[in-house]
Amino acid sequence: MITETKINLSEQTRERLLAAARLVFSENGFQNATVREICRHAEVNIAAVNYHFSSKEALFAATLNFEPLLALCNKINQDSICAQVRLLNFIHDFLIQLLDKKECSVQCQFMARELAEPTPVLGKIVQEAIAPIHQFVANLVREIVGNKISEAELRRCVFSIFGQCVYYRHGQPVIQRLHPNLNYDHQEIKAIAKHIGEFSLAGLKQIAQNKCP
Amino acid sequence: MITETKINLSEQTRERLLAAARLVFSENGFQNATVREICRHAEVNIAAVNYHFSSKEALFAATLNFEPLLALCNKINQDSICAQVRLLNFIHDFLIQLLDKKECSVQCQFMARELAEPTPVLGKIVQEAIAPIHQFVANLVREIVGNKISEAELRRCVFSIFGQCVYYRHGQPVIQRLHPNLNYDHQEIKAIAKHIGEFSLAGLKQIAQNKCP
DNA sequence: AAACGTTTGATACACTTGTTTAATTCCCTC
DNA sequence: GAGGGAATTAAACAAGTGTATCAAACGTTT
Repeated sequence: MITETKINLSEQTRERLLAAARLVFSENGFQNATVREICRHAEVNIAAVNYHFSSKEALFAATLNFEPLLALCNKINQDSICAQVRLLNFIHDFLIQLLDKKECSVQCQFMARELAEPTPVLGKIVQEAIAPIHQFVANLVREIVGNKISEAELRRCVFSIFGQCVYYRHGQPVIQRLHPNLNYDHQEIKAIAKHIGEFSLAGLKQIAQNKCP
Repeated sequence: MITETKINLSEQTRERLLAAARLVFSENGFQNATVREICRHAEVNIAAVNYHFSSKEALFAATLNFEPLLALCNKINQDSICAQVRLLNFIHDFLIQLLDKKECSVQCQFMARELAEPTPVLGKIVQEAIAPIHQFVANLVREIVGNKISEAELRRCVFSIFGQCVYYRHGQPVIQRLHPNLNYDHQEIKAIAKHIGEFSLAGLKQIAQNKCP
C-alpha cells in the first residue's frame, strides 16, 4: 500500500502529462505542439516528458486510444435497424466525437488532424483507426447501394461522407472567419448531422440508381 | 535597355525564388517549409529571401495569386446554362486546380492547406479567395434549391460540396496509405468530379424537397 | 577606365526546438 | 533516524529556425 502511494505519485504526474498532451496535441497538432507548453499545462518539469515517456513522439503515441471510436462502430453494428438509420446514427455520433469539446475523446480529432499533417505515427493511426472506420462506413454504404456499384465508386461514396464531416473540423479556422458567430453546440451539431445524413442518403440513392436504371 | 538587363538579372533570382517558394510551400505548408530549402531549390543564397522580400511571411504572401481561382468563377458565371450544370463544371474545374499537379495554379492548394493550418496571412486568403469562392457556390446552390431553405442550411450545403472536394487533397497522406495504387490522373479527377457532382445535386434536391413537401 | 549603387555571398546572430545532464529533493525501507 | 533508490529540478546541450551583417562581386554610368 505504501508502494502504491509512491507509484501513484509518479503516476499522477504521468497522468497529468497525458491529459495535458491530449489537450495541446489536439489543439495544435503534433508538430506545432511544444514539449514546454505541454509541461507548463501539466505543471511539471520539462524533463518529465523524457523521463516518464522517452520522447515527444512516444508521448504522442501514448495518448492514442481509439477504443471509443471503434466502440462506436461496434455499438452501431449491433443495432438491428436498417442500414440507412445506422448510417445516420454513425454520422451523428462521429460528429459529436469530432466537434464536441465536452466529449473527452480527442482521438477522433487526432484522426482528423492526421489527415492533413502526417506524423511519424501516421501508420499506426491509419491501421488502428482510420482504416477500420472507413471499412465500417464502406460496409454500411454497400448495404445501402447494393452490389451494382464498383469498388471505386463505393470508395468515393465513403470519401464523400467523411469529407463532409471532417470539413467542419479541418476548416474551423476558416469557418470561424467566414461565420464568426457559428459555434458547435449540441444543437448545431445535431443540425449538421441531420443535414449531412439527408444529403448523403440522397446522394447514395442517386449513385445506386445510376447503375440500376 | 541596359537598365532592363540589370533589372532582369535581379528579377531572375526573384522569380526563381517565387517559383521555388510556391513549390516548397505547397508541399510542406508555411510552417514546415524552411527558407533554406526554398533557397536551395532556387539555387540562390539564403539572404536573398530577406533582400528581395523582407521576410519569409512576405515571401509567402507574394506567392499568393488567386486570379486563376476567381477567373474560374467569372468564367462559369458568364455561361448561360442552368445552375446545375454550372455547379458540375465548377466542381470539375475546382478539382483540377486542387489535385492536378500539371496545373501550375498552386493557389488552390494553398487555400486548402490553409483550412487546416492557419498562417499569419490566413485573413488575406480568406478575404480574397475563400470567401468569394464560397459566396459563388452559395449563389449557385441558392439558384438550385430556391428560396425556401434558410441561410444556415444553405451554408451547410456549401460546406458539403467543399468538404467533399477538399477531402481528396487534405486526406492525401491517409488516402495514399488506404489505397496505395490510387493516383489523381486526369481520368480519375474526372471520375471524382462526376461522382461529387451527382452526389451533391441529389443531396441538394433532397434538401430543397424537405422544405417544399 | 574609374566610381557608383545594386546584388550576392559566407557567416554570425538571436531564438526556439527536443533532449540530456547532474544535482537536488522526495519517500519508503530497514 | 539513516540509507538508498526513485522522481523532480534547473541548467545546459545540440540542432534547427528566420534574420541581420558586412565584405566581395557585379554591372551600369560617367
